[in-house]
Amino acid sequence: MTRQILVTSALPYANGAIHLGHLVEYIQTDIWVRFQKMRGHECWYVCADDTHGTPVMLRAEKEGLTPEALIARVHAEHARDFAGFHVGFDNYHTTHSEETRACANEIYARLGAAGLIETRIIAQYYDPLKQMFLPDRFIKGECPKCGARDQYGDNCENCGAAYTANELKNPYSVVSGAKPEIRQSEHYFFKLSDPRCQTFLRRWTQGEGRLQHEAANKLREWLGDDVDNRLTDWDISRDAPYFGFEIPGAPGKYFYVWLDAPIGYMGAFKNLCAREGLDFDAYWRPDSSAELYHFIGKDILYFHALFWPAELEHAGYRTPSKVFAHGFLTVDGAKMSKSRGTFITAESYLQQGLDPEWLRYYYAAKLSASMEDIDLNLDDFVARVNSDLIGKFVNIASRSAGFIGKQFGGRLAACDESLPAIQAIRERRALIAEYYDAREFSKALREIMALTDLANQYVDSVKPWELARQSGREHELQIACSNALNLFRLFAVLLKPVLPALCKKAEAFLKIPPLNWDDGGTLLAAGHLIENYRHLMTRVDKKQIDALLEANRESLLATPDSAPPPKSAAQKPPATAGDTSTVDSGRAEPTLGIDDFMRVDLRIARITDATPVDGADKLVRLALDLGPLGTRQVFAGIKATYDPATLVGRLTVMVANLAPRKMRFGLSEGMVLAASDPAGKAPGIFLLAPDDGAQPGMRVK
RNA sequence: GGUGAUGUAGCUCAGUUGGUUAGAGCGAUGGAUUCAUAACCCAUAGGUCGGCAGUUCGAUUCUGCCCAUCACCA
Repeated sequence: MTRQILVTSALPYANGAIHLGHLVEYIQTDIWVRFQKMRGHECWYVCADDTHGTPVMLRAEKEGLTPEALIARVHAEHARDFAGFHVGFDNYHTTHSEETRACANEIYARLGAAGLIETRIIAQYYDPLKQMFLPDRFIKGECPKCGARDQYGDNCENCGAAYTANELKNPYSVVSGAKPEIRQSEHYFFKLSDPRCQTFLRRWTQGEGRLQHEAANKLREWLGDDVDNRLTDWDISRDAPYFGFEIPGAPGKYFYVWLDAPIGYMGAFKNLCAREGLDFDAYWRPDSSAELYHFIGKDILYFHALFWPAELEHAGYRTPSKVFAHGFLTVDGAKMSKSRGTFITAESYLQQGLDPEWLRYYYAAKLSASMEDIDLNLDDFVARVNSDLIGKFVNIASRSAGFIGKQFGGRLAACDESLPAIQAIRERRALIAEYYDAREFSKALREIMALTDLANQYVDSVKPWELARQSGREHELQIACSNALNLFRLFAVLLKPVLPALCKKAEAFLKIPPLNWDDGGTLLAAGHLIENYRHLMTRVDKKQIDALLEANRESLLATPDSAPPPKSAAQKPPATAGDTSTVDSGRAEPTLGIDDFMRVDLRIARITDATPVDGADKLVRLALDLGPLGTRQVFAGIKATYDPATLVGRLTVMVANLAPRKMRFGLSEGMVLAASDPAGKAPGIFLLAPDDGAQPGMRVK
């Protein structure tokens, strides 16, 4: 039965280049879509640039462009990069489209009619010079804890403290440098806390097969127990000036970018429907029999498994059939790093002349249905691509085609169907298809590569090069090589979702129409004519990888201005859609000098209260008196060794300037010092205590 | 600290519903071969299956604790 399937990948933000981290998702989705299409299903793959929000607005201004001009340029860049990696969208649209606007308005209106939209006045920083409200990431100031300058409004990069923008000392606007002021503004909220949303989401997120197990667990954590109501209402509006869609009936108010981003899936599809004559409603009405799948990074699960289905459900649309979340990409076991050159853009990869299908193959060889991170190990990449693609797959054609061309005018003999390798492929085809369908690409490729070994062993066993030297054995030679080329064709069928361009070349070489999955059950007829063989794929040279890293290595002295603006927790949380990698600065760990040590503010503290913490096995909540420095609350993992009651009154040592940390049970404002066996062999944990005479608040050094 | 996940050969990963000698590919070593952009074929070496304890006749597989790494804590 032909299935109707609509597939999406997360929308990349129109404010930065596509890099290897993004590509994990688009390649994963593309392989899956190509597989479904090869199976004969009606499968549509849509995506779009995510174009709205403050970062795009400000970036355009900085470049002296209109936002429309900026997003048009970025759209072209993104489309070029995706095409370069053979990501075959049926439509690559933009959220800044009339289709998306219409869908957003419709959803908003229906949610309003359902009583799920409400307004509320909130206080927010405002830039008086620029005359705009500022997201947290556009405010900088001195860290309230350690005093470090030029820290963002949400957390300190120096000491790691988390705080709200209001706590920053001497705040200033990143946009204008002006001192921001607090202003009130009316915002629109989607009432996620409404019991209808809670009830629906509890049911929906635990639906069989809807989410991966890990994801379902995570959602259960976010939703809390049945009696809890952990979901809070979602602020879906932003004030002008803002690049986005103005909210109908609310002049000066715009939809928050994260509201219209997923709606962009609908908009992109609606646009495709107009072009292809498809019935939009057949895919989106509540009782639709079509399937809807979203491929996303695990970082945006919150939006796709909570906000989005709740919106759709209560606006009278169908909800996603399944959401497929994948992990992040690391390169050589570490976060992508600009200083190491492992922050590799799609563009530079292609410009350096690397074959996009090497990466497609490598990712496929690593991808599974789980949310686990995958590692691009560069040495492994070279070894695997060369060994599997050239040494095993391409080699089958390469080592047999010459004989057919030279000695038989390109004409094949009948293939021997009883060949063990062909039998093995026939037996395994269904299993390999299951693996593709279940997104277990690594398992599929493992099976396929084991089969290519059989093919090479076959060629080795019949020794065509010896047959070629013996007159009278021409027919045997022709059969042997025809068998090998038939095997090659069958592998092309199996690998085509992963390697569309290589397989297209193989089709041209074999002079056959585009392969579909069912072609794996047939063989080329006797007398079939093929083209002369020209090599299909070259090997990766490690030097190319080195050059690629060099091209992407960014000097530490490079001005941060030239880097794309940071992903904004407030503006576009928790990360740009589809940006499924993380980046670190690559800074080396500095050695510890006396100055560094002196930054640790150790103080004598008197424990004035100690109580066990409900719900934590090891934690004790301590109230500490620091004399002139006041009192602190600290959570310490010492319950196994100390009865809280015996701690009250005694003196100990604490780190007084440790960044406060918000825990589930409250704020922990420091750390008490205690000794324990680092190997964990000797039991116990031992609080430090000063000699007699020490007073609370005394500095320890 | 809580929650979730991960930890198996030099590298990348399978696997074990608990049961005799734990697997693959790559890499290494040796051999064979020369059709194939030195690819391919055969063979060998390499692992106390993160650590400790428990359950069991038997645990890498189950349970608990610990360690390390990662993510999330709205």
